[in-house]
Amino acid sequence: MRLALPARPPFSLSSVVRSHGWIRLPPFGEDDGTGGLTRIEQLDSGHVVEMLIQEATGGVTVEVEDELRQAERDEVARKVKWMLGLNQDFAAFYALAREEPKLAQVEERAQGRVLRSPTLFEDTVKTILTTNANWAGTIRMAKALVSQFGDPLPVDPIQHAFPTPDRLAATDEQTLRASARLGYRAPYVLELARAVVSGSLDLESLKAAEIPTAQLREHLLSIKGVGEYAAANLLMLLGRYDFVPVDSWACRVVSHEWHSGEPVGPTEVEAAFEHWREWKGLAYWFWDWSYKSKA
DNA sequence: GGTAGACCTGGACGC
DNA sequence: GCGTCCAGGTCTACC
Repeated sequence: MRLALPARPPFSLSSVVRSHGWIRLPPFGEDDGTGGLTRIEQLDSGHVVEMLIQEATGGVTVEVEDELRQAERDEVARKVKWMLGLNQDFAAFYALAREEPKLAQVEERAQGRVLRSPTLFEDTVKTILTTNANWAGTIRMAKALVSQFGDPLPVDPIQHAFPTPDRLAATDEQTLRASARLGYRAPYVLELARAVVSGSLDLESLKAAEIPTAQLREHLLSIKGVGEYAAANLLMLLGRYDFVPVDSWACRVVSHEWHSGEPVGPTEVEAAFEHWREWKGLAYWFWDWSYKSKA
């Protein structure tokens, strides 16, 4: 099965894939031969498929080796549109960015879109895995969750989809601690999965919720394990850029950029981007910090 | 509202 | 090889 999906220009699949570290967390992957984005995905029917997404004129193509029913094709299209933000419009951000040398490249590079998982559940779990852990630890925990609790791809059972909320809700804290080595994050992931399964938390509805960002943020902060950094990260994934996801790295680069290396906290980081208003998160995310990371 | 300490893991380091 | 220390956000108890 092959689908062609249009994207609002400017668009660059490479820019989306390299927008942050999600590409290194399974079930995302990169195709060695084409450089395209791969994804093992469990469809609503239970069918586990591998998607190969490649850039094409005006958008992307999606290839799945299996034959899919119409409902499954529609689901694949819907999920890919969301993952890549194909309809997102950054014209207002680009207009402001043209005036800032540290963001001068964003429009030319078609930056702005951030790779996201098909479900907010998966993005929330992964965000919790990024907290209080180095990147290697986040990758290790994500791999463990996927390999141990995700359904296998039939033609290549070594590969697995991301576990469904039902599958994670059916396990227990000790298993998540012992086999996936989530540490103290285990009860957070478990509580999240059980809340989604019970219906007490409707994460998917937040994607289209027409409520102020501050209210959406409060909703996210009510999830155990989601603090200010995690909420801001999830807001970015939801297309709300009013807050900066302040972690220790953000404090370091802002310190060196504007405070002569003196220690700074979240207040100073937010203040540094205050004038970007509803584009704060994107301005921070795509700011040219390159000379700092080389230091 | 602000702050200190605990939470858990892996890596770095010293012995 | 073993023990200790540290980094990484969030939660909870306490003031």
